[in-house]
Amino acid sequence: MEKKETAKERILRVANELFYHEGVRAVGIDRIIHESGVAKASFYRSFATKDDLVAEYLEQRRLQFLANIEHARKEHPESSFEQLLFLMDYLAERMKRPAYRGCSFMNTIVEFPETEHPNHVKALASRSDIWDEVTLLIQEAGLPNPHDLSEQIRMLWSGAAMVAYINKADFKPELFSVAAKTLINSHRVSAD
Amino acid sequence: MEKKETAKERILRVANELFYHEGVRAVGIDRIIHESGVAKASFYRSFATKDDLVAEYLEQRRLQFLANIEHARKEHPESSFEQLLFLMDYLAERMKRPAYRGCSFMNTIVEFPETEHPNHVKALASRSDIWDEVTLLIQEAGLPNPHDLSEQIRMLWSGAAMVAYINKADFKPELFSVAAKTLINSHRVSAD
DNA sequence: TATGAATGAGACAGATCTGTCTATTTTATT
DNA sequence: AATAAAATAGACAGATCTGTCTCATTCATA
Repeated sequence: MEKKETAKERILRVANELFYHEGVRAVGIDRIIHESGVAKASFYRSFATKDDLVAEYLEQRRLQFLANIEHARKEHPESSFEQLLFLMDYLAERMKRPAYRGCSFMNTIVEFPETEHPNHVKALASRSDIWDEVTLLIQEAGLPNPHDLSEQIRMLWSGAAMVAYINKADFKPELFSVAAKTLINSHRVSAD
Repeated sequence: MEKKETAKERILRVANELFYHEGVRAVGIDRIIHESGVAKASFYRSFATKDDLVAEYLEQRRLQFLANIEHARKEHPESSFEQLLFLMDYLAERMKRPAYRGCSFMNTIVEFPETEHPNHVKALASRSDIWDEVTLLIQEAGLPNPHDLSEQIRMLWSGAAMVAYINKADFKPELFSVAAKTLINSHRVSAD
């Protein structure tokens, strides 16, 4: 038999959708409560504060992104270099989807600019976390100066996420993946 | 004799500082009023609403960025290609300054995600405006596929702005300018 | 069916922010 | 010096949001 979705799971699913697509500040508790069909008291039995819900939302997003990297690893189990190239193409495709609304971590950091705010802290940590994983992939691929290349790809990818969010109509995924490969190749030849 | 700064100019100067460094939503009217040493009624004689002040803040930022491009043009009056390379180096240096806090247009767009909000609309228009100017520079440099290259540089530059804001300690300006030149060069050779 | 626990609906308090308004003080001009 | 205009300080209303609390209803189990 199917396990029914608990109230907490339903809230988290609705919050994930609303926070990502409309912004954390723009979506109030009342909105989440109504759309997940739960009472206010029930909400506050699952989450002590709104920020606690935001933290769990960001954690979900972190795990979802790590799954993308895992997917790339499984797709090309023999070569870390191929995993890296696949990841670039894969991310490019994801960014052109209509529902794409940028990087939840960058968006949350900008929405909560106070550096000690728990939402800011959690988003920053999540972003560092996933980026460490990408850097690891670059290192495993045996590319020279992996940290420098990782930094350049982080810039390109962060900007692609913003453009795909802000200027959706202009975003061309192949321009991103070609640029990423150009940067990767420039490191290969410069090592000879 | 020196013309004294008017109340409106003082408000605008304070707002420019506070909005940029702490965020538009985080800085309230009361804060701006106190720090610019003006009364609330006087403020509302110069600006009908807070959003009107935000619009003028963004307009200031737009003009400041256009001045950067103008600076690059004057520095290398003979060659648009050199102007473009100079602009990349120049922006890289600006992004590493301690006071740098990212792109005010991207930040404002993320802070006001509702696409019809006046602050969102103004920031988006300003961003498009300055980017048209960069695209023009690329066209004048005679590079092939100027729109594609412009898009790639926009991604890289947008991401560099975010990294320089969010991960200031990690930001290395030369990695940005080298990456930009790598992308520019890749267009030159691919045209042969 | 009866009973106790969990949930729903929503009122309410408290905080925060924008924008208005009033009363007092300062400034400028004749 | 007198008077009119403008600026100041800050109280206040109204909106919005989070989080608490009450009370009625539903649900599960004996």
